Amino acid sequence: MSLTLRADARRNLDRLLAAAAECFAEHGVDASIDEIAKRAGIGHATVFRRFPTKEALLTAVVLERIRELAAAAEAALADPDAGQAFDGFFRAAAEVYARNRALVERFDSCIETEEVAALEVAVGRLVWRAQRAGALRRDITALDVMELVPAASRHPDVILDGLRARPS
Amino acid sequence: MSLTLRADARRNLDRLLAAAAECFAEHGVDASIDEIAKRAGIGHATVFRRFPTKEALLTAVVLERIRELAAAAEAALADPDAGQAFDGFFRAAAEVYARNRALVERFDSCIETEEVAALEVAVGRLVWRAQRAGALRRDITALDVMELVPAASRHPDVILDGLRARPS
DNA sequence: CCCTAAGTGGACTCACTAGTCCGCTTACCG
DNA sequence: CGGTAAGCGGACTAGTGAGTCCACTTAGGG
Repeated sequence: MSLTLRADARRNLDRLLAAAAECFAEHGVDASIDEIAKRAGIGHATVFRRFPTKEALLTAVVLERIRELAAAAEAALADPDAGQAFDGFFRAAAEVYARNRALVERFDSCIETEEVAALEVAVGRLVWRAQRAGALRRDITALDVMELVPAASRHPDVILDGLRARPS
Repeated sequence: MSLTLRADARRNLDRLLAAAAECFAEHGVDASIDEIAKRAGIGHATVFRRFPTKEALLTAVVLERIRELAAAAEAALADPDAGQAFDGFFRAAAEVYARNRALVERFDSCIETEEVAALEVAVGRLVWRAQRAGALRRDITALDVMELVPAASRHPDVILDGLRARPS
């Protein structure tokens, strides 16, 4: 047994993941395995050799998107302006959600994963910094922010205004 | 031929609509006709005698919810405080959305109906009054409000704050 | 270059769902 | 009451989608 895939298998796996990401983003969890396999240019049985169920493939794709969100949060932390850092991440995350139906539909089922834990740590830091800088209301947690992101794809300005610290 | 249903048929239709409302609210558009018929205590062929397709039944149920929203908006107009009237409607509408998956999923496909037109007129009036009273930002339309309602089921306070007129 | 284990995909099964059909039941009019 | 049309629902069809199987192909080590 080897831990590395044969070259053709590796190529097919890459294509599969790319096709699955597209299909799930576009059609949500209802995207069919047949459609994904077709788009990847492979037979549908090949999908089940890599992932035991459709659910497993879906989870893999969604976790990949969550890792992307976490990376965006980490990147935002580099911005010295805490308010801008938060806003930038929030808008970027809203875009990712807007382009990924399956992410919206399945984020909740990933809550117990390392990936979401890492995301929450990074967002928590963004939130804390922005609050200290007076750019974000205090009665808000990282979890609240993540729940508001999908809503923000339509009217981010309104929601960001709602999140800013009250003039008090 | 008569325009009134036989007593048993009338009763079954009422049960059907009630069961469909529950199932679509709970499971969204994926609720099956079999499940609905079972909950209504009728055979599934009876469903198709009243509604030609599942889509037609779904639309009937969603329009009913939209009429409810319009009624809530009309009721809110009775409140002399324009800001309170708007807030009250907004929160009530968010609750209706939170309890009805199919409404979220199918509101868009009803946009060309009289029901939605009536809803927009009523919400338009709420918005206009609240803006004149300085309780709502000016760069917002009734349509924007309706797009924000489903988002507001989670954190209505944040979104209402975002909607209030800037202190400027 | 050849042997073989890893990899492949077409053809299956099985479960489920929308929609149809038709012989039986029942409300209700006269 | 009794006849009948309106109403009923079980059994059927057709289509789809997840997941399995197995005879065939091929990468790549020796």
